[in-house]
Amino acid sequence: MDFRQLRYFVTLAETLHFGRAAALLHISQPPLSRQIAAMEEELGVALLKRSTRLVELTAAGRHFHEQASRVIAALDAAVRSTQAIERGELGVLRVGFTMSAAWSVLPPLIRQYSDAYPQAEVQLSEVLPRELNDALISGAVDAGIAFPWQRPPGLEYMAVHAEPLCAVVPSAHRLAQLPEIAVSDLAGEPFITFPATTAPALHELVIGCCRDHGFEPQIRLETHLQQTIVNLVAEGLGVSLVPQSMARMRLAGAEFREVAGARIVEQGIIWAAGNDNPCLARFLACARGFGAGASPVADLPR
Amino acid sequence: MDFRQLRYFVTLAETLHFGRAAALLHISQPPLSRQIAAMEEELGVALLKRSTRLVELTAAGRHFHEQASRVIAALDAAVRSTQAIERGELGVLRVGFTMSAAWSVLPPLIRQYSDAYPQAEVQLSEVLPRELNDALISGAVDAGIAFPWQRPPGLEYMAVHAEPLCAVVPSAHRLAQLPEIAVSDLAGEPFITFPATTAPALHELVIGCCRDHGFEPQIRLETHLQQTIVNLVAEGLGVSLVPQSMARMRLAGAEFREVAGARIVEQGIIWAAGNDNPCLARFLACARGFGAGASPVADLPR
DNA sequence: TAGATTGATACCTTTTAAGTATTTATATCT
DNA sequence: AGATATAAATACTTAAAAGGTATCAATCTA
Repeated sequence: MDFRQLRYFVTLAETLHFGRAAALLHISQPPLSRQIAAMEEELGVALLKRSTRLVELTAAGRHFHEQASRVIAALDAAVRSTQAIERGELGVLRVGFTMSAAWSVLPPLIRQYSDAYPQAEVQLSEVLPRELNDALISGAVDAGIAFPWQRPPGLEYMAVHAEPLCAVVPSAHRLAQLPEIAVSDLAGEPFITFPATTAPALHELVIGCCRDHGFEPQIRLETHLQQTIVNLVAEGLGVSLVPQSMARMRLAGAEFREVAGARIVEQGIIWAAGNDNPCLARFLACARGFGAGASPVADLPR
Repeated sequence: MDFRQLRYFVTLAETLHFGRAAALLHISQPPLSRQIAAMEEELGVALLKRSTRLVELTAAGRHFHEQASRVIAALDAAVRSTQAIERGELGVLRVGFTMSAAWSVLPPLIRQYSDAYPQAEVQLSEVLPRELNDALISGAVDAGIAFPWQRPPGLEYMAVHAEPLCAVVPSAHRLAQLPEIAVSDLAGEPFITFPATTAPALHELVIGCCRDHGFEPQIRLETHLQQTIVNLVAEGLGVSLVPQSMARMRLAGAEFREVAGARIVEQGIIWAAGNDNPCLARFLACARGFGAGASPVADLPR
């Protein structure tokens, strides 16, 4: 049984004329007669009732015509969808993101990609920063969106967005009354930060920023949820340095302030070099053009 | 694109080893390599990532494997169902029956056939006796179940069942009091019969039966519904001769009586000689063995 | 670095499909 | 009813494509 024979039969079933069907198939009549006869022989079923003057389908032939058409259409669809997958237009892209990315670069990045490739399914899952590398290497996710951190060999990184740290202080705090805050103003204040265990990169960044300005932060609390940091600040438990995009929270009791000379938080995409998911290549190409034009990440409210 | 190539690819995708896949396919390794390469070339898609030591599917390859398996299974199913149709095990049998058949031979005949060929769909439709021939010739139905009547050339007939006419008289009628009735007892009684226009065969049969016994029936009413005949008899409007299977009605007010020397009503199957529906052949074969053993048509109550 | 394994390539043989010419059967027209 | 034309089947030849054997190239293991 051969696809050629199916195509021949379908055409013949639709014309009910060997000569005309052969012409449509761009072959001469004898090979068509032979292929049809061979197919009937192989099936053990008479598909056509033919005289030298008239050709008509048998009941089995009508059924086989319908079925063969479906099979041919199914193969055609299979070829097209496979090609679409190769082009990265169809498929599944699994994205692991950290909480910090969810507040800044993730939403516009995913929206831009989804608009460009509406047939690609994006599966988002939150991962802890320290778990991201393993998820990428094991193939559990195709792309990670996070701060760059020590990368094992085999993982690639591309920066997508950068924003400075900003200060967040309780509204009732004396610093909230000042028009401008410097990093050094936070010296001696109780700090609420990300834990070194789950988000080492961000933890280091905040501490490094303080050291840049000549003091060691007094860490009172650590929590890996950024919203919780802001909540705790709003409760008056301390101050913090967080990515500027967190300012979108606008939580009553917490004030965000730009600080001169703050370290820059970079967000980017991490992926396994060997990952051949075509969706990933499209996603990266999409992200490469990201950030040109107006920044999609909110500025500080003024 | 060729079925052979699909089979080759599916086997290869399942073994991920050219040598072993080739062995499973009963070919040597080089043609397998070439066919797969040709298929990838035709698709324009890399389905496999191969080194000399390791073969693995790409994302597109995984998808195509799944799709190709489906296509192959679909073709296999198409072949099997087509063969089932050829054998008459699958398909549609359209049966046109007359009211008289519905009371006698139709139910057990259809049951026997349906039990033997549960995958064949039986479409039953009631037709008037005079319309049956046209329905058969036009192909609207595959088989008719009715009294034999003048058959145009091209229609075949096979008797399935025969039963005598019996008398039906009002319970209050003097004849209902007699232990036995002869056909000639009905002479002079008002008759209720089938109309000549819709059921000519039965009409003729009843009149002929009377003539056999030396009288011309006095027809008072004609109705093509047999139940209505019995109803009208029960109302005391007349007497009639009906097929014995009608006695199953057991309608209050009407008495059925066997009559000696009554004509025989034959029921049979009529079909178009050129009808090649394999279900018809099976149905006829099924009907051919019918009637052996206990008659499935009810006897007169005694 | 040697050997073994495995997929690709080169070259030849076999099989299969297509083309041309012809035959056979049947409907239509005179 | 016989001639003619039409259409499918058959016979034979040619072309294409699929398979086989031998070998190469690359890579992993020892």
